[in-house]
Amino acid sequence: MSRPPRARDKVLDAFESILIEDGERAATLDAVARRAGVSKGGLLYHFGSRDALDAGLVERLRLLAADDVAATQGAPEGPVGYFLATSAHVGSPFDRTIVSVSRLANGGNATATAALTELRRAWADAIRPHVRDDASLDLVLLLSDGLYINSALLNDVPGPVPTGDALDALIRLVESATRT
Amino acid sequence: MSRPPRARDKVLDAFESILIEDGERAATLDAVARRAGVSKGGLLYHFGSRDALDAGLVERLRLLAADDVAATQGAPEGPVGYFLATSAHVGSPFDRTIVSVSRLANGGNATATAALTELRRAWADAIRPHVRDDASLDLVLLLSDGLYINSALLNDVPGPVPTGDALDALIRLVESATRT
DNA sequence: GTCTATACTAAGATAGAC
DNA sequence: GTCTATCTTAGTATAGAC
Repeated sequence: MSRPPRARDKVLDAFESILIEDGERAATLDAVARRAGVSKGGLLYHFGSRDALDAGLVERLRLLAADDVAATQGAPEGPVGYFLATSAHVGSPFDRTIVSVSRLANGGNATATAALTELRRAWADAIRPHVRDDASLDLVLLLSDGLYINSALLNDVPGPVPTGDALDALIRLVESATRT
Repeated sequence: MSRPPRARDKVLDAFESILIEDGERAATLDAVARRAGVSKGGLLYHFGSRDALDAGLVERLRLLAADDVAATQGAPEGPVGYFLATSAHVGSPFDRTIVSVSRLANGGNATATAALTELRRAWADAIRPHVRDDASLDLVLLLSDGLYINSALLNDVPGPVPTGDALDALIRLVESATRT
């Protein structure tokens, strides 16, 4: 039950913000420290190197992923609808962590890629029993990725990402096409 | 009909490769020049700055996009199937340009984001007449994004991206769910 | 646990030779 | 049109004070 050091989390929050808003290139130790309100030396006490900072963020993803998969499995409205709705509703702490770790994966970080692969596998296992066949499973997972990339990965701008009624209509369409 | 300078294109090809394989952070002028087989000075003759290099790549996207949209509209097997099949079949020069410009967009480059937005709009216009309603259009576009992100954006590793028969099954599923 | 100061390396950019 | 210096600034990392 050790209370995790506050400063460490503030640094990871700042790191996420910069990765999401400005990309890996802008996420320097200097910029992260400034955004977190600590000095570079202070940051380097908690994360001894750039690699350690990356690893700390991936570790955060692993922790949050376990909770989310459990929530998807237990969703009263059914895993498929819950999964798609939360994919489009970007902005939760977990979503921010996923997107920022995706940026690290884009930069060639192997453990970031591995953590995202594992998360995807867990989601697939949670959804599989609730859809008709493999094509339906692919459809749901890929659609979720599509919602993500538009809501978050491409900096919010491009996508006519469906929201509200349009999103509901899309979810109904997919549910009726894939239901077991 | 001025023949475009060979070296310029070699530089853009190298820039794309590094963006796709190693991310924006690794795509330094030095690394791009080395990969292209020219010196830093040589590169800077063609692209006078880092920003000019970015702009050159976005310009390449704009040129290739016009051709692709025309091909999608004229596809004998129908725009929806053609569009999804080419989304999954990553590796063409056009695909490489899209992915590498996406990396620039992730890094906060506004003209990269604008070019991708415009491409998406053109695709939507090409697909719209061939699907039943707005939800169906969203489904096709988002699914394409999902195929992309898995085939390319996340470094190839994570995705159980459907190929071959599985991809065909997915396309049939979507076509039957969305056909006008 | 957090800071300042400093060392070292790499990135972007310029000048001028060929 | 392409190269080899060279300059400047920014990024990573260390040492040591508080």
